[in-house]
Amino acid sequence: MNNENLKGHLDFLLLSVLATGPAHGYAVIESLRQQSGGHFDLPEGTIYPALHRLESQDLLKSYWQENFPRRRRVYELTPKGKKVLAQRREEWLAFSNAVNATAGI
Amino acid sequence: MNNENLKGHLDFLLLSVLATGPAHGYAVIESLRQQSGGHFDLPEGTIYPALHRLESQDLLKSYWQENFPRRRRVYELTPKGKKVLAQRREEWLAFSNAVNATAGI
DNA sequence: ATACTACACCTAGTATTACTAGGTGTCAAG
DNA sequence: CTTGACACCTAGTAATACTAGGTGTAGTAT
Repeated sequence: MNNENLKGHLDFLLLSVLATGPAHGYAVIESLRQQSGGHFDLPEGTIYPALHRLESQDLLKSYWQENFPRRRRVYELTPKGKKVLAQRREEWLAFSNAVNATAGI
Repeated sequence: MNNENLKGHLDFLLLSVLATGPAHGYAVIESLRQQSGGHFDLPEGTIYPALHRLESQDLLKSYWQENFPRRRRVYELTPKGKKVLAQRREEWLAFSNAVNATAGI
C-alpha cells in the first residue's frame, strides 16, 4: 500500500485515534489499521517520529508505563491537541469537499 | 490557504480538470480555483512543474498554440492519462473513506 | 507616453513529509 | 533456545509543493 497521498493528513489521523483515549505507539498503529479497514498499515518509522513531532508541538503529552508487561510510552491529547484536532477535522472536510467538487464526485 | 495537505493529490486534481477538455497551464489554475469553490488557489510554481512531470510520465501531451492571442502550451490527457485518472479516482475514494472511518466521520 | 495589471510561461532552491533500513531490547511459545 | 510478536528508536532518502525569483506580451488607465 503506497500511502504517498497520506502526506499532510497523518497528524489528523493520529489525533483522531488518540481522541478515543490514551494509547502507546504500537497500539496506535493497530488502531489505524483496524479503524481504517486495513487501509492504513503504517510502518513504525512513520508513526514514532510523527508522535514525537506532535508532542513537541504540545498537541500530545506522554509518560512511560513500566512493566505492563513491557515498557511503553503512552500518549494522550493535550487541551491544545483537542482544539487542533477540531480544526484539522474542519480542514479535512473542506479539503475533501473541494477535491470532490473538482473531480466531479 | 495552506495546502500542505494537497500532497499526493495534486496529480489527481490536474488530471480531473483536464478530463473536461484540453487547457493551458494558466487556465488550469483558474479551473481549479473555480471548480473547488475557491479552495484551491495554487501558485504557478506548483502547477507548471506538475504538468511537466505528468507529461514526462506520458499522462499528458502538449502542443504550443502561437498567437491566440498569446502563446500558450495546451495540455490534454493521453490514453494512459485517462486510465491513470480512473485509477487515481478509485484511490482517492478509498483514501477518503479510510480517513472518514478512522476519524469517525 | 508610460505605468500598471492580467495573462502566460519558466526554474533553482527550500521546507516538509513519510518512508526505508537499520538498530535495541523483552517476553512468550514452540 | 530460537523464533516471532511486542515495543521502542533514528539517520538518511525520496518525493512533493512551494517560494521567490525570472522573461515577455497585451491591454488599460493615467
